[in-house]
Amino acid sequence: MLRVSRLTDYATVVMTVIATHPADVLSTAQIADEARLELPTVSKLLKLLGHAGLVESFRGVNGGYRLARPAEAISLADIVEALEGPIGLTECSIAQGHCDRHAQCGVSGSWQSVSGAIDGVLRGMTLAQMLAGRPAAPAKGAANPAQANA
Amino acid sequence: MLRVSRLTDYATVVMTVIATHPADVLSTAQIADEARLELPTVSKLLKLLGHAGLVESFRGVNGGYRLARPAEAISLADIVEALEGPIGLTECSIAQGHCDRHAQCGVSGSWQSVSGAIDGVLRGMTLAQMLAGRPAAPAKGAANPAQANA
DNA sequence: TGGAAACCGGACCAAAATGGTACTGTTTTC
DNA sequence: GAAAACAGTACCATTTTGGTCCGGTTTCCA
Repeated sequence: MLRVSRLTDYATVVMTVIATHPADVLSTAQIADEARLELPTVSKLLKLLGHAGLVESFRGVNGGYRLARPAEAISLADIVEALEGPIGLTECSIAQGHCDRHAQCGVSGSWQSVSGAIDGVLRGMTLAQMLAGRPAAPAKGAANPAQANA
Repeated sequence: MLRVSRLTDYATVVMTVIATHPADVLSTAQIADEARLELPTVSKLLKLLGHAGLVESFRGVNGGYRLARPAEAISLADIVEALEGPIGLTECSIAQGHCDRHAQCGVSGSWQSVSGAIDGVLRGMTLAQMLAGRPAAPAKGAANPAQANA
């Protein structure tokens, strides 16, 4: 269904929880509690988000996590990429040359085009906007914004 | 990765093959040959595409498949939906109420918003446009929703 | 100085989705 | 009535996903 994985969905929740406490370092347990998610799952997510440079970690007693950048500077695309790798609808969209049918398939260009547009949509939605609840037009940079759903 | 399934990718290839012969009824074998895909796989795809009303089927000798509508009237969203169901990045995007965390999660609105935008992107790319952007033709149509991979 | 609080990096496993194939039936044409 | 071609369904192997656990390391503080 053209889904993002459930972990990615959870990751956005985790990020918004962290973002609502901009001044604090939150432990995994606190975050899991506020996000209503299992602790091991949240722990795994935070590791991934840390590797992607979206959160900063602090070890030891009173350690925990904090946003690495202001919420305005973190996009949904950043989060999706942290969990799922580079954004692209098809294999061709990410790396050419893998497909031996590439020469005659003819659709790769179209897929790349829409992948780019979708990347723009995701990049236009910031964590700050997600916090705000009802964001304005999410599709900046994409040529076909469409209506903001129902 | 935010991928579309490989079958969906194949389906676009199959559709473009059919679309290049607007006047003919093509057998599954012909389509498989032109698309360079396995016959059973193509057969499965065509059944799905038929159920979605994107292709018409004709049984018996000299039977086969044909586009049910002109290529201009078939969008990438139609094909994706035929293979993967309703378009929505998260479960919340498709049907509300499933998630017991819905009340406090706060991100569902954002996901719905970007899902809608992506749906628009997919709906804006028609099969006719995909045909126009074949690799043999160096002059890529400027009618695409966005420039490739920004 | 030692213990507790937290994160780190893996490994691991069960369950589900995916991709691919096969088989049998039905329809149509000649 | 035989052959061509689609229809429906069932099946299986593989991969991906989601979730959990464990031992190790770092830091704080009594």
